[in-house]
Amino acid sequence: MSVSEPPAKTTRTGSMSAPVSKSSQHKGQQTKAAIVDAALGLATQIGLEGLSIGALAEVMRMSKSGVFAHFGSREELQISVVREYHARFEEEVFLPVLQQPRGLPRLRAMFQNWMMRTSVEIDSGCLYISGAVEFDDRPGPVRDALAGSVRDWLAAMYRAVVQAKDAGHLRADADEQQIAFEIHGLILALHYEARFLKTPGSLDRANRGFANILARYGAEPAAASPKPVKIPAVSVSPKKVSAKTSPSHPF
Amino acid sequence: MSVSEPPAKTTRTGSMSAPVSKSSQHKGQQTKAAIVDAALGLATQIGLEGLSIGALAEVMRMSKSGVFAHFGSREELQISVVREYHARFEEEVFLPVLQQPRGLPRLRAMFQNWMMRTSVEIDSGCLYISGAVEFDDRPGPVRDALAGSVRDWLAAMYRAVVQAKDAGHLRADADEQQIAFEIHGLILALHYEARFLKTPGSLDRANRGFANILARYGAEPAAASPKPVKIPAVSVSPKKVSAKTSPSHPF
DNA sequence: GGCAAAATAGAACGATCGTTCGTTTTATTT
DNA sequence: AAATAAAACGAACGATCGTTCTATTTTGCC
Repeated sequence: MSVSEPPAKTTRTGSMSAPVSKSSQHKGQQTKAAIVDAALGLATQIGLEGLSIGALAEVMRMSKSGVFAHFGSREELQISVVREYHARFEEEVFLPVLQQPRGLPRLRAMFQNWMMRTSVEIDSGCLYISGAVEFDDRPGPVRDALAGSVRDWLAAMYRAVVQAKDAGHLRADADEQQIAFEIHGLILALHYEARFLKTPGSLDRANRGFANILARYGAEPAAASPKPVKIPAVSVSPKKVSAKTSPSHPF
Repeated sequence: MSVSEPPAKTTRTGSMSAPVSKSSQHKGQQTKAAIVDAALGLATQIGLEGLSIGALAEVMRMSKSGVFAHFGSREELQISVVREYHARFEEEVFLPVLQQPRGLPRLRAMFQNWMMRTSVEIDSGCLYISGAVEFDDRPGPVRDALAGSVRDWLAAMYRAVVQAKDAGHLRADADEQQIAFEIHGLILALHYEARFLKTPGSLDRANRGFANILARYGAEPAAASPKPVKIPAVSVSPKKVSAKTSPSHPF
């Protein structure tokens, strides 16, 4: 998100925690990368605040002080985790969508990747959501790093909306910030209902919500329903919407 | 929201921590209510997980063991806090809207109260949001109490949508669950952007999002824009929408 | 292979956590 | 006022937290 070009290669050795023989790399950085990888795994489960050096050391089969020495403070460890999450988020949800043409196709792909990343594909939680709750009134460098990363991603989303509007895929009077806000809300609701409440069908509802936004801001003059225009599709939701179940309230 | 009728009176003595002379009430329950009140204040700031008996005792100017004795375990304290939050939520956002007529007016009032409660009026966070993040992976009685309360409220919201549809205020083919989902998303996005990112104008965007949902599912046959129907209004947003500022991305 | 530097281990620190226990202070009842 | 019950205290427990310090081991380079 730092800009459209691929980012400078990070120091990570890979997604898996198994040490990768990345040739010359003063092994300290290797293990540090492995530690950050494990820490990210812990943090996405129990939160950035719940992340403890003792538990991390146990996972890594190292001594507490051995782990600690790589960061100098717990706060620095947390920041490293945030940066790592940012790098992966960029790598796994942002960069792939650049292959989609500008405009609606790319915006669709963004939403799709975001949804998957946030709630389904990975069973661990989203650091941008849990972190926001943990640090919403705790100032400090961790919060700054977190907010910076989130803003970075939301700005990319916003740009995608602007591009879609410029390409004529959205109505000329569409408010880009409003659209980005509503999309963000869909992702958050999906995360909440799927992950916490475990409400079935949440993913379909998020998809339909996205379709509703497009129906409202889409390029078609003013009518709501008819005339599917030739907007290039990315397959919003090929799977059929789950049938409505019990007549009583569904929560 | 256990049902439409006013709930049994709780044991709380009041919103303020100052002891209220509530006549005969084996003073243990008085101080317990005061403790829960203070605990709720702490929990909405630092989260249910961050709530510690030591800090709570300090606030109450009591000994740790004195506080502890009222609950028997930290978990029981957390559950008491959740129940107290539930009671207040019901009292402050649910019960007042029952004065509004069924249908759209009541739904509007619900959204309005919910917004205020969640993000603006009270500067402390929403326990239903922070709790969902803290306990989405942590099974146990606290999570159960939390999820139960949330489902209770979401079910009330859902019923309001159903009533609005039954009253003819929403299109006959409107999907009530979908509407509730999208409304929930607006609240969550508002909480996220206003409270964590401190993005200005979030409240207006949440209001406009609500208006968009109504525009899509509103009773007007199929057209999107024209003909403001005679739906009784509750003044969604009298304040003018903040003008767009810088041309660059706004995050 | 030897040597300096980097990386890790190990023990200990003060602090705080939730919890237990015995005592003492309050409140309620007889 | 005396007797009884409820409530609050204070100290201590084992555990864990982040952090500091000094050894010891391992690594990379000549």
